[in-house]
Amino acid sequence: GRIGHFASRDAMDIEGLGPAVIDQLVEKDLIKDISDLYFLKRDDLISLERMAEKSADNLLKAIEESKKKSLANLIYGLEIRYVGVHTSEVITRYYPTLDKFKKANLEELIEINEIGPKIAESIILFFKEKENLAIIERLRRAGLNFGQEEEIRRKEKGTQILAGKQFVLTGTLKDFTRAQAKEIISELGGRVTGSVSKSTDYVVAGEDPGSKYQKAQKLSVLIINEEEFKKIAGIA
DNA sequence: TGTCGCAGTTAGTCACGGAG
DNA sequence: CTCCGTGACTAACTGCGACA
Repeated sequence: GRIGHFASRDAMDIEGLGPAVIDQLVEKDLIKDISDLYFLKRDDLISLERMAEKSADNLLKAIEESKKKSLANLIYGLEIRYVGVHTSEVITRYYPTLDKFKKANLEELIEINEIGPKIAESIILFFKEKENLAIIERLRRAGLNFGQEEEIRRKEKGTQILAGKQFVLTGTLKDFTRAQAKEIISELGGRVTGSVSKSTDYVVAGEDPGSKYQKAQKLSVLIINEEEFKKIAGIA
């Protein structure tokens, strides 16, 4: 389970490493934890069911590519309880390298906005486990991106016309995927959340909206369609 | 070349942590 | 205490590649 999470799109995004492949690798004792992935041999992979040269090469390439993933992706991939995609990103804002994050103490972590005692404790616990530390060292040897001292600041592109605005997406959009819409909004300074509340500014409703649509009506939150969204975002 | 199964993708739902 | 949003889980759908 942990390996699958590590390989998932929001973490290290290793294409071709799904449940069936992982099951086989574990059963054949080729991998025990996430770090073993980086020491797999081509022949090991070819020996698996439904896996010939083409797939093996694709998988090896995907594993190799994953080494370059950002520190936030890696932290999320480690699967620390209560630390998901968003919290991982928050963490890298305060700790530009994995080694700094590893040394964080409880008081310091609680100070961070969006991290409370539960999450802080879970992080401390994670780095206390010898097994986790050993995995991290193996990942370091494999050459993964552990972050850089100087935080790379994201360039502010253009005007932040959606600064402070909160969006919720529901239904299927025609011209974007959820991820694209989310990126557009955050580049313009807005924020996308998963649930509708009083503080939501816009609910963007696409095809087949879900329960969020009803909730928005109940809370009298402004519901807009895809066209209106494009106007607000300044897309022709 | 067709079939089948795996993996990727997207979205919905809800419990629970954080904050005030 | 209440409210909000994140994290975690699930389901449905789609496309690709192995295999024969």
